[in-house]
Amino acid sequence: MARKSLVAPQDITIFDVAREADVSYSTVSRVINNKGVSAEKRERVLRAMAELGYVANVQARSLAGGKSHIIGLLVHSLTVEYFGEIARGVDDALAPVQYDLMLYTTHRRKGRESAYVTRLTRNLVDGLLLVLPRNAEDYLETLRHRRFPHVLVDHQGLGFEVPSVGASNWQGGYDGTRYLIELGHHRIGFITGDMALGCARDRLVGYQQALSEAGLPFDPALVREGDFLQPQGFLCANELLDLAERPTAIFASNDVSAFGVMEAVRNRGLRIPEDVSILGFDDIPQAAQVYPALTTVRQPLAEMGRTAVQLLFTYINEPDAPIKRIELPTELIVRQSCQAPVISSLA
Amino acid sequence: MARKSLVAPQDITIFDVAREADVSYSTVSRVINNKGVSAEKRERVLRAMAELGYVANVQARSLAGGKSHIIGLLVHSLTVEYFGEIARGVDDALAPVQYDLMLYTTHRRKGRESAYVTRLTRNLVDGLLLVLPRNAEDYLETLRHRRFPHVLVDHQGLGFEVPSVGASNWQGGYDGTRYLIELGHHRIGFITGDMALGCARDRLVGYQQALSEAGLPFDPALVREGDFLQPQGFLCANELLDLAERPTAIFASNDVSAFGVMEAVRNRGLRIPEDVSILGFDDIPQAAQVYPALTTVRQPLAEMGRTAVQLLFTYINEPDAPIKRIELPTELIVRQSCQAPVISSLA
DNA sequence: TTGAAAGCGCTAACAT
DNA sequence: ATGTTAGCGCTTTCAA
Repeated sequence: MARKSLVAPQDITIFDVAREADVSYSTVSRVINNKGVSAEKRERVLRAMAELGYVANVQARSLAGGKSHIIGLLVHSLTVEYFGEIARGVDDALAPVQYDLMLYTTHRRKGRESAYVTRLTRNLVDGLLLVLPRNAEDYLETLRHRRFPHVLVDHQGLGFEVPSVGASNWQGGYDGTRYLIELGHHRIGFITGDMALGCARDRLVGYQQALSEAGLPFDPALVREGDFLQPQGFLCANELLDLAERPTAIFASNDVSAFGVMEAVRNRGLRIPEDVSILGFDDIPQAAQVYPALTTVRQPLAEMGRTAVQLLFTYINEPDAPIKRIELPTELIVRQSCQAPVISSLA
Repeated sequence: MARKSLVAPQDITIFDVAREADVSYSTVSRVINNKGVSAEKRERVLRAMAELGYVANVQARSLAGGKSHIIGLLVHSLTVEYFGEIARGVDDALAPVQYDLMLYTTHRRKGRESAYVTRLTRNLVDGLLLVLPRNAEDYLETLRHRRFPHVLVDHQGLGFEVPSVGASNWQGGYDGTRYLIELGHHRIGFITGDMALGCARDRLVGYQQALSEAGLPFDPALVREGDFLQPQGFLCANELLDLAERPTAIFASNDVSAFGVMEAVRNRGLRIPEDVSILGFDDIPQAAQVYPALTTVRQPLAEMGRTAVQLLFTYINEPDAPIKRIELPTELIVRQSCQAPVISSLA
């Protein structure tokens, strides 16, 4: 064998532990797996493990047992704060159960997801978490057909049922808009997200619904199509501010585009929130760090990650558990970027 | 093509491939590992693999061969854009060589790193990448002693040699300051990073050196200690702007704190760059997306990730390769946040 | 409850 | 160049 262990006193296996504890090595395995072992022997084994500094070999366990104790996380980009927050939640949920996280990004090549999925599900991971996936149709069918445990995060509307975790986007759009209305705003600009995504569409509908319930007219000129990115937020805000009758508040479909709005507003010498109120969506960490701190509709991103892990585990343990979609509530986080409109500005 | 997945092509092993191709299964293994095999048999094997939709079992390869084809990435947080960029580079470098990425975050518990490292290096990963590690002393010695392949990213000054990849922080601080001086600025505010980190200290020294070479006095009042975060950038900038003789330019030690500076400047009704020039460091994606686009000293983050992977591979293949530190050049990215000072403001 | 024995799918010596 | 044969470290029958 090639593996020279000149330096490593590392290679302590269950066999060594068994010898030290004076039991058979299957007993050691049973202790590791919490199977029935007499209290006394279990004690001896545990002591031996501690003494020798035994660490299980994940690969071997996986080969023999068929479970890798690893789950895969598929995201298309890591540079978006949004993903980081979700990953944090995932990671939190995995740590206590001694599961490891395999990370896959698919931003490089469109359609790359399919290849990954095949590879991953082959033996590497016990389950797969897909965050805001694109081209999901390509492989979702395969996953489902193979009964491979998987959960989508923040995804909806595929036409068929998919195990997933998301946030109440409609409600968030509705609540945010209502808040602005209650503050006294009548002309509320809205910047959408990438309309190819269900979450973006839902937020817009929530906005429209709140307007309509309040008896406010829906003015299409007040709605601009964004893409969840800052420059587009900046651009859309400028268009909105150029309107003859400009809005007294702007609701952006995510925090990042709200930052673009903040720039646009200040760039014209207008004040936030005195002249224009700004409302975001997501509550990424930076939202609390900008000045003025951004009032926003919070999506419990980390919790979505944690919840997704939990749901995934139910499928891992129970492959035939019914498909379900969990929707976590959004919450309005009031900070400093919104206030009642100043009357004089209403002309 | 392959995968005529009427039924799960699950259990296809090299044994099946061997039978289909009518060769011994070690020949199949050789094809997989690019060992010497006659062109004709290789062809047959390849075809059989495609036909059956063979996918290697990573766990088994790892157990038998001693290599997992996985590398570990240890970061303390994912929510910082900076990490995302590095991870992107790492990922890019790993994809073509068919390596997988195991992600570990250590933000949860201080001192957690040590536990991870033991576990990881036990058999799970072939090498470890540590990004801007804290408490590195605890386990670096272990890694080195065990000759376990590892590379640190963006870390320096531990007192002993460590395999690492970083950027020319001193040079970046120097170049950025020089640029501002050449623009005509004499009073240049500087906001440091977390001074516990070598990179932050180096940037400051570069600033001081450039000042001194230009014959400009070093005024301690112009230097404020930041922490690489936006709120602190905002605060420090306010202090700087409160100075009787306020700076005409502010150099922040990273982009995120530069964003805080931008807020502070605008919040006083001052214009960027007409009244105050602002210079950042890092060039995270958002730097190009803010308004005005941030001029910054670019750290090639993704490339640092890629380079680190390459260095790591040399240690994986050659455990006794000499310890080396690679320093990648920084580069000034001129955008819109700096200009020559307006004479009148110099009084 | 416990031990013995049979693999999990693969790599790498060892032959040929 | 190719086939044969041991294991890698562990989980799981199967007996006892």
